[in-house]
Amino acid sequence: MADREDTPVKATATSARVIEALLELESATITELDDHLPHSKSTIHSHLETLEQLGFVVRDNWAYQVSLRFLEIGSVARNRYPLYQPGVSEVRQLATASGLVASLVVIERQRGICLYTAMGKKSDRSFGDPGEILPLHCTAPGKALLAVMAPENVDSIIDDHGLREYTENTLTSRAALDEELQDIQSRGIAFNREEWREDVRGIAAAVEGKTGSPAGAISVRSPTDTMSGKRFQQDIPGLVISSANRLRKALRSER
Amino acid sequence: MADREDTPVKATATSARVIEALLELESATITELDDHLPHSKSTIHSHLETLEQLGFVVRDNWAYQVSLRFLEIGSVARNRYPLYQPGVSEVRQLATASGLVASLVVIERQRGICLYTAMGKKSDRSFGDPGEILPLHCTAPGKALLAVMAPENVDSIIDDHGLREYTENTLTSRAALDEELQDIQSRGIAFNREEWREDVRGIAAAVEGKTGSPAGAISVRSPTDTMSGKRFQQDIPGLVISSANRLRKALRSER
DNA sequence: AAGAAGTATTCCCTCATTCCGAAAAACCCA
DNA sequence: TGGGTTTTTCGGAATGAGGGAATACTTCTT
Repeated sequence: MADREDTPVKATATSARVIEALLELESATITELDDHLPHSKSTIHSHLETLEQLGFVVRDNWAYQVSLRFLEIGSVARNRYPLYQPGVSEVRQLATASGLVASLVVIERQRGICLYTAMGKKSDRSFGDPGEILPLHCTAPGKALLAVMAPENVDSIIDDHGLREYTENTLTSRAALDEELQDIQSRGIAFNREEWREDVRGIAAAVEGKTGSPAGAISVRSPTDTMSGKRFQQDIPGLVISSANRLRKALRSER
Repeated sequence: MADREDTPVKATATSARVIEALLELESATITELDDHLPHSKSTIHSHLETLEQLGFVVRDNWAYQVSLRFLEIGSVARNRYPLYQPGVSEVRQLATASGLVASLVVIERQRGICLYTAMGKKSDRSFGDPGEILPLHCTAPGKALLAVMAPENVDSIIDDHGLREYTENTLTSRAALDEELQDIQSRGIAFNREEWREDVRGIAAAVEGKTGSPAGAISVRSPTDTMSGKRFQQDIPGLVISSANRLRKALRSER
């Protein structure tokens, strides 16, 4: 976003900029896009027509929008993850057992990305849509993933993204984070105490891939009142850990 | 696929071709892509580098793949549909009540596209991933959608896509399809009797949008042995119809 | 340890193409 | 029907996309 891209193929970058603008505006006409983009109307028109022919954009009269083709391709990208198939049933089971919202999170392009979310009985409406991006330093699955990564990779992620403060509980110093990661590493489980959003706590455990880099993390999350005391310290962590163990086993047997 | 596109912006079309090749190959190196595409290695290299910088492609050493960014964008595209949020809870409920696989399907770019799928107790492993494309003329949700569309739109869809024969039960004549659509229209429910896949039956009902064009369809699907007799004729259709009714009501109240 | 084989990346040159501005066409509202 | 708004088309000029060959890099082999 901040970086001025220097891509070899400029026209593709322009098309991408158009798509990005469509995402921000949800739905837009050419003139609206003209205000948000450093290009002439005729240029925008060309790119929109191209993207429409290619199936990435749909138009309803004069309202252009991104198409569900992204969902289709995204689905393929998701199915590539060996963790996905076994992870889904595990997450579902975890959601049922805990009654909370359970998610499967992986790391890609230095970001935590939610692959799947299941909701238990008492979970409120959804957060954590597939594809949603989670910060790594202040969420349970994010920290769980960082804890099993090679230190130099953690370094470059923190260097690139910093430690943005979302709430007063967010760990914003590298030292504090490192200490916490140590703790997570030795205990095999990560906690989030309203470090990202007020009144949301989370618990997560990472599952290692074969390469040494993490394959993903399994997590639950809920408002603070349902996540405190023994439940937060022992019961739910127990469920998460055994889920992660089953997932590890499933991954091993599969390959 | 069949039509040779003549897009105003050629470079974007080239990038799209690269992405499509990556989808087919799951994961590919530049040389592999070179075999599948009518471009030089240096061109492919440029496009991959561009797409990587833009976040649409990730590379692991020399293996390039499409990224989860598509999932992220697809999620936005999906949330745009007013049907989606209320549809999800309805589909879930339907899956639980019927014990079968239930889906929410919309029409976009003349295609049926699955927005969401929930599985009941006795449903086998998944089909109907979000983003998956369904043929319109030989699936329950597809026919339900066609039945509530303006006839001229049905015409152009059939003209463009034909009536491909998937099984011996597929309706391949326009007359037979029209008759069936009439029936669906009057009964408010659509059936699929192994017209797409062997041993898969489906039942669906469409939900109208405000514009006269359909908003989407809600459907269940299962192997033939669990979908026959009174269950297929009455019980399940009843569940589907009342689900659709609740969904209509939810849509109206929302807007 | 060094060469061989395969791969990615860079370089340069040329022609096609992107992009803009302006003009034309389509559309919407009275 | 006509003015204001928006989209679409058009032509020309600068640029950048694309191919081919040379180079750098990895990995495998011997």
